[in-house]
Amino acid sequence: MSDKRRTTLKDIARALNLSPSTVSRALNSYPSLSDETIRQVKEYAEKHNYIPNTLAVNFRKNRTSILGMIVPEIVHHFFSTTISGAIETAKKQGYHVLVAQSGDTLEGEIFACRTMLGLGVDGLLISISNETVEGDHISDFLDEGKPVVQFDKITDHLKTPKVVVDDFDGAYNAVKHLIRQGYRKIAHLSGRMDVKNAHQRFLGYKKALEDHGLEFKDELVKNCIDISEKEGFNFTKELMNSLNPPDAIFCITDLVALGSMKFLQSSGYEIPAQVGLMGFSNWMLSDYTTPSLSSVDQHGDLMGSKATDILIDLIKNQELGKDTTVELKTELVYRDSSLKP
Amino acid sequence: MSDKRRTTLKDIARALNLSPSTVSRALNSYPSLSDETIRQVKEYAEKHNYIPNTLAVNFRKNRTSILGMIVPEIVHHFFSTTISGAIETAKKQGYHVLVAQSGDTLEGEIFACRTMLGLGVDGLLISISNETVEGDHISDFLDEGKPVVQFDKITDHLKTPKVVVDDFDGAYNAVKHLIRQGYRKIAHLSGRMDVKNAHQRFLGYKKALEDHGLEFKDELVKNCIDISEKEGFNFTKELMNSLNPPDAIFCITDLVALGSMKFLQSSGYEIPAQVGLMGFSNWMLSDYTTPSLSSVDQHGDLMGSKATDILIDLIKNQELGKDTTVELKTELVYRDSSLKP
DNA sequence: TTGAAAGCGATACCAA
DNA sequence: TTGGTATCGCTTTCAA
Repeated sequence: MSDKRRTTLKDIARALNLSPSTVSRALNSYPSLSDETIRQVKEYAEKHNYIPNTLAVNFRKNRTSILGMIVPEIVHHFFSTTISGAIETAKKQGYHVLVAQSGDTLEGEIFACRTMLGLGVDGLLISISNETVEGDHISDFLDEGKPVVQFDKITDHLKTPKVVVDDFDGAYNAVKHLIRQGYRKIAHLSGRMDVKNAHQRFLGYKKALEDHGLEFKDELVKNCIDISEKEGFNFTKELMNSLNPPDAIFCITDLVALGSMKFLQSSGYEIPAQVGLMGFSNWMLSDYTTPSLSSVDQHGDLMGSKATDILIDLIKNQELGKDTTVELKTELVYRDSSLKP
Repeated sequence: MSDKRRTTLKDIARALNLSPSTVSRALNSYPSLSDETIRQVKEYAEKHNYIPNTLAVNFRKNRTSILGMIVPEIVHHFFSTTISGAIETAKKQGYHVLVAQSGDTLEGEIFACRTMLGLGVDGLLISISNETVEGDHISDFLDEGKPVVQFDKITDHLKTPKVVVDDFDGAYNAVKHLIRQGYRKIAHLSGRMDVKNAHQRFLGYKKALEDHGLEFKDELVKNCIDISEKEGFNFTKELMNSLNPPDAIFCITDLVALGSMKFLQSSGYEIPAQVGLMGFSNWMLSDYTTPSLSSVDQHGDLMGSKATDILIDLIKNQELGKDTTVELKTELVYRDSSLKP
């Protein structure tokens, strides 16, 4: 193993006959220094390929420039998008992002919080697991003076800034779009009503119907438990085989919509002619199905980016932040599955 | 902001009338210490909620327990899978993974390497960008005694351990499968021949034909430049409209296969009855197309996991590793698009 | 405008 | 078995 010692600040000081403090200040461009000194030091540093020892700086300043980020699952189009957004935004401000996944379990989330706190991250970005309720493990960050920003899947138990998508609005617009296309009996494959996003989407669906003079019918709503393709398939089957089948289905997720699509196609229904279909999330694959699936884009990159901006601001100002919520607008993506001929 | 100072090692020493060194040793359970001292120290530490300052430890030991990981794009099913695999494996050994994306550009890769080196990662996992050739920025890690493990997209210019998928074998099996299904004129939508993975897949395709007594024909091979859906569409059009159209197409990637599928369907060809189709990568969406797309799974999680294991071993043994290559086997995933009725 | 020196918290060497 | 102390590299008062 090669082991040439890196050039240190002291080396430069010795070589230039300056004190370490002066060199430090020069490298950080302190205004009080003479331009000549600064130039000289920087030139020498450059020439000798000086790389500051971040470990020492961090230690001294008691910070790491690392943001912790915890998501339920990394291998998930939406979350990988938020991660990408966070990383890029952090990069611009000289921060790094350390990612962990909770596996959507409380246990995994607690473990991730522990190790991140131990590592000394400067702040936390988190989208909580399905099992998280109180979130004491998250409060630990706040207790240590480290800000936390929640995004997408959030809990109101924690008084932190939050960034979410306006699910209500997104659902409302999706359903409004279906109505405008001429669909009249619109069903909703929903999620668990105790999950905030799902509930909001349900409310948006309901409101859109009411605002457009369509009757809300309980039997046209089915609640998925694990938001799976299979559930989409089965509930759609149930709906279509009922006495009063819908002419359009708004699904809580693209995956559910895919299940729905599979049932409809396997039973000979034509999409969008006979049945309109809308998903939510705008997964990559919605563009590649046949017919392509209309959906609601959640702008994950923007969400990750926004949450990161807020977090870095708090860190820089040494604040913990208020219990505020930023709601990002969704974007309707019209594709074939909802465009009635 | 709460700002109670954390208990430090010195605090404990003072309180128990011991030297800092003894306390340090006690907390790390040095065998030379008396059990009594150890018990006493640990008890006090526990009671006063002592948390070692990781920053100080890292600084002193000159390590971070952080692995750098650079991939072309995070928002990509395969890479997010490798990331997930790396993170989970690192976790088991007490390491963290810091992810960056190069955006498939040399510039982005160099920047990522710089910041990671600056941060003081203990080692690097990298899947190089399309633009990377020499990779001096990667050698910088080796020069500092930090091991590097390449995975998936690799360069032989760098003498490091590598983990890749056996592309040749994967392609060979895919084509063999098509032949066994009864297809006889098998085309290949390939990639750039100067990209290793693409070249290997091409060779595997060719060999499979030869081994099964089928003639290799140049005009049945098309080279995609940016591996896009569009190229899949256009080249398939070209092939099918030629004098001697194929009865099956093996695509370098699922995305290309999707383009292919779209053209075939839009032109009324039946898959798999008239034309068989195979992708490569086993993207999430291959399961959701109609017909579902046969593909070759690259086991990204395993690749990330394996590369991480190798890297951590090297770090622990303070070695840089040899120029070896681990080839992981792919797995054929048979779906509808290649099962000739 | 620059220097001297203390110190961040933990570790490890040399003594005792 | 334990203590004393230098040290890691850098930043930051306080003084000059």
